[in-house]
Amino acid sequence: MAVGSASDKAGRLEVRPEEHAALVDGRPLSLTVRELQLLVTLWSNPQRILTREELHTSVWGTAPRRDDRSVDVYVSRLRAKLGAALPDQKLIYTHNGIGYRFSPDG
Amino acid sequence: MAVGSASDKAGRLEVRPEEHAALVDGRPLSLTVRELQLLVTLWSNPQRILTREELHTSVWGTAPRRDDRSVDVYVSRLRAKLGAALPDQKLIYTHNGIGYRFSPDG
DNA sequence: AACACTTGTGAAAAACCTGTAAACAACGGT
DNA sequence: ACCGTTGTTTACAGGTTTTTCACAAGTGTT
Repeated sequence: MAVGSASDKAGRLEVRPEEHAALVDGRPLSLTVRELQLLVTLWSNPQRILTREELHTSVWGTAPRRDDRSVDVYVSRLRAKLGAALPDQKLIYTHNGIGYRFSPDG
Repeated sequence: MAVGSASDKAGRLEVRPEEHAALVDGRPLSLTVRELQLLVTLWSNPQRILTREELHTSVWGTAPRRDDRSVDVYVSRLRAKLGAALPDQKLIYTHNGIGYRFSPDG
């Protein structure tokens, strides 16, 4: 009955899209659906700069409307929750004028 | 697996699918068939978030119809009976937008 | 520094989801 | 047929998430 699960680590952070879960040191983060979708998208493209359009399309399924800030708002919330669990690591980098990048390392 | 020999504990709770029984401190809970099926499904996948669809398919044998709330109703009834027998333990956690998770621990 | 532009984030409103009581149906036993 | 039990569906209150907005803070250019 138990379903096999994909799992991968980025340092102490584990993301398991199939299980709708993200863990830090084995303890689950309590993320909302959107927050998790965003994390999964970023985490699936490490080291790569993703534009707001790409992120919005991946998470919301549609292109962002002009002046849409929802990606920024959710990046902010995700950073807050990741920061609470991993105070000393910076995971999401801003690329001004473009978008965001997820890097487990520098 | 031999009939009548499967048994496992989650704290003071024992679930014995083969015997159609769930016990707390050795005393059987009086669960209906549906309630027991739901408990067995959850209990068979500890720590794992099960979607409403997975739960419905496992307990009812079919995919839920749109706007079907039966899983929620039975989770509520199961919680009531488990809560009456184990007032201080939280066993079934809600994952908003996704489903439920059975965790004997946190 | 001043300016224009971009990003960060708290907070309110709107939308959506969950908990649960209650009504109703189906069934078996008496 | 009546009663008690279980299963199904509905309704509504309450809770959570998502969306949107406004302004603060940051960045880059001149």
